[in-house]
Amino acid sequence: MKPGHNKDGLPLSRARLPVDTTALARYLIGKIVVRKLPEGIVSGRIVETEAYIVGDAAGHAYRGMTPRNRALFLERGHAYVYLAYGTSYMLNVSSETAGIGAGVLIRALEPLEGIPIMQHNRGIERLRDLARGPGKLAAALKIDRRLDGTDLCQKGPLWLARDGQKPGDIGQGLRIGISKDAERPLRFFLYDNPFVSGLRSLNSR
DNA sequence: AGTGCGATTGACT
DNA sequence: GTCAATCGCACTA
Repeated sequence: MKPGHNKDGLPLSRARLPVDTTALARYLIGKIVVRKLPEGIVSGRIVETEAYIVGDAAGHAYRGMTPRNRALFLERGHAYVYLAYGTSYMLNVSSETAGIGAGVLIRALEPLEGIPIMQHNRGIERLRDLARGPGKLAAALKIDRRLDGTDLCQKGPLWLARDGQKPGDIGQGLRIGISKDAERPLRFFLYDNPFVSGLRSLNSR
């Protein structure tokens, strides 16, 4: 447990969450994801996000509401969890107002609490690799479709909390692993943070 | 009812 | 660096 972060783990206030998807993606950098498991509390600082905005051809809500993506249409601050490539779960935070389908993908965490639990869930030891990537962080926190639709603004199995310390410089760049609308700079990350996934070149502050 | 495809990862050359 | 695994789901018919 590092000094300076929110030991109470009080949930973020929904009223304070930016409604706009891109603004929310930036806002969530430096915040804490808290997961309550039978074995104990697991948490990590968000160091990388991606915005999937309204009208975004790369977004799952692009063609309207379906059984899979309905949580994207919830009021901002709810979890949208889906299975990618049949192998990895992805954690997103719904954005905008109820009925608007958009969200923010959480791509990487800096592990804070419950590191031994994460190491067990991931089957590896190395701190840097525990939650460096969207599928990895979901595995480390035991997140799956059962958490789809969870209110992240109240304590429960999964929620978002504030960090005591100010985040460092935030970089912005291209989203990873998409083919449509790939030219938009909708990825945000903490500069000089070793827990960020992917390449940092061709990005700007 | 059948088909194609990922907002990835880990193993391997 | 390359590449297969794996499956729920959206799309076509």
